[in-house]
Amino acid sequence: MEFWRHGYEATSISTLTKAMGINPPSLYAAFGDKRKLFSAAVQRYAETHGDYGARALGQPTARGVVETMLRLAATEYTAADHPPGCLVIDAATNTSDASQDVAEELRGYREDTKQAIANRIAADVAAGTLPPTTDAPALATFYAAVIQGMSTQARDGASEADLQRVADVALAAWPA
Amino acid sequence: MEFWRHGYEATSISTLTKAMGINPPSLYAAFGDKRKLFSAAVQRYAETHGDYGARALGQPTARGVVETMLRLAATEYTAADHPPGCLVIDAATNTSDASQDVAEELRGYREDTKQAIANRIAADVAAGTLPPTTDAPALATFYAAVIQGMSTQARDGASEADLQRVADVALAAWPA
DNA sequence: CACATTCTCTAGCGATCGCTATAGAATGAG
DNA sequence: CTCATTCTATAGCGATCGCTAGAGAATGTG
Repeated sequence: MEFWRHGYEATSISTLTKAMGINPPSLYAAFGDKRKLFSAAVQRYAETHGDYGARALGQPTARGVVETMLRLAATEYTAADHPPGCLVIDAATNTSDASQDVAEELRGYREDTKQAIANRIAADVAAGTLPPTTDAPALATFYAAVIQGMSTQARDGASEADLQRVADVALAAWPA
Repeated sequence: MEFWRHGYEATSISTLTKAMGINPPSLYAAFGDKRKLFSAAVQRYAETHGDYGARALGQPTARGVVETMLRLAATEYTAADHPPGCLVIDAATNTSDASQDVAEELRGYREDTKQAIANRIAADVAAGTLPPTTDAPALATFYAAVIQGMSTQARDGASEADLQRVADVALAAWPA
């Protein structure tokens, strides 16, 4: 929650221990150091609030995958019981040179998601469900960008209805 | 450049003075403090590399405004002579409670741009150039989100061609 | 050249950072 | 109850943060 709200570097050990109700030695005994704790938090996020990408990939068509991903993101990014937006997208945006590896770790998650979308679109093109002229990487980059922009919008105060309307417009760009 | 690349809090006075080739007292004499220096940097950015929004608003139609904004952003975010992405979108994403006002300052710029887009679309609807069913705020939020997502994509390594293709897809969602 | 004034830079202020040594409390065995 | 062991918490390490006082160099004036 703290990493989610404030990001990696802006979250201090002091605020983390207070939020967890423990003392620094307990934190270090459990996680090793701040860097490893962050990776554990990201992994946990990816398996819970951030699993909408993986869940959407269960849809039978590429179009269903993308639509579901957008819908779930709109709901998730604006849920009231946690910070707005996406931890993977926003938690390591402002990093010093010393924390470049943290930014790189999140970038890996983002690229994996984008690649998964591209693969699903390419599969539907190969299966003949989508026109052969469909540019799978371009579409995947577009929808990845929309989802990332939705995260920024959520952080800036957009409601779920706002984001669902963004999803509506984005889906209008789907190849005929 | 430093604020642009690393964001507000992750940029130290030490790195700033080194980058400027001056010493701390000179910096403080010229700008007051780090907070004011950042505001000056943002204003300067808005008038130079970040003026694509204002420039696009010179287009005669809402559609022209949005297309120009997307095209200029794609070029600007990937230019080789400065950090990728947009300072206004990304330089105050990870902030501690003490720097909430910095995040708020950039949020103001973003909301102003989004509002300007919405106004231009609404004007075209009122003029009959766009269908009366057009949802101006929804379209504006969508294109604002796309531009913000393009910034993230640029930071993640996307080329200008990649971003122009994102713009192509995004423009396909424009109301018929 | 002598002196006053301005500018520049070094050194260091208090505070906080990530992290840990060590003292103290709680727990289990005999 | 006694003692050994484990766990917890406090206090503080060196480093860096944003920021500034005061020493030193440079400049302009007579």
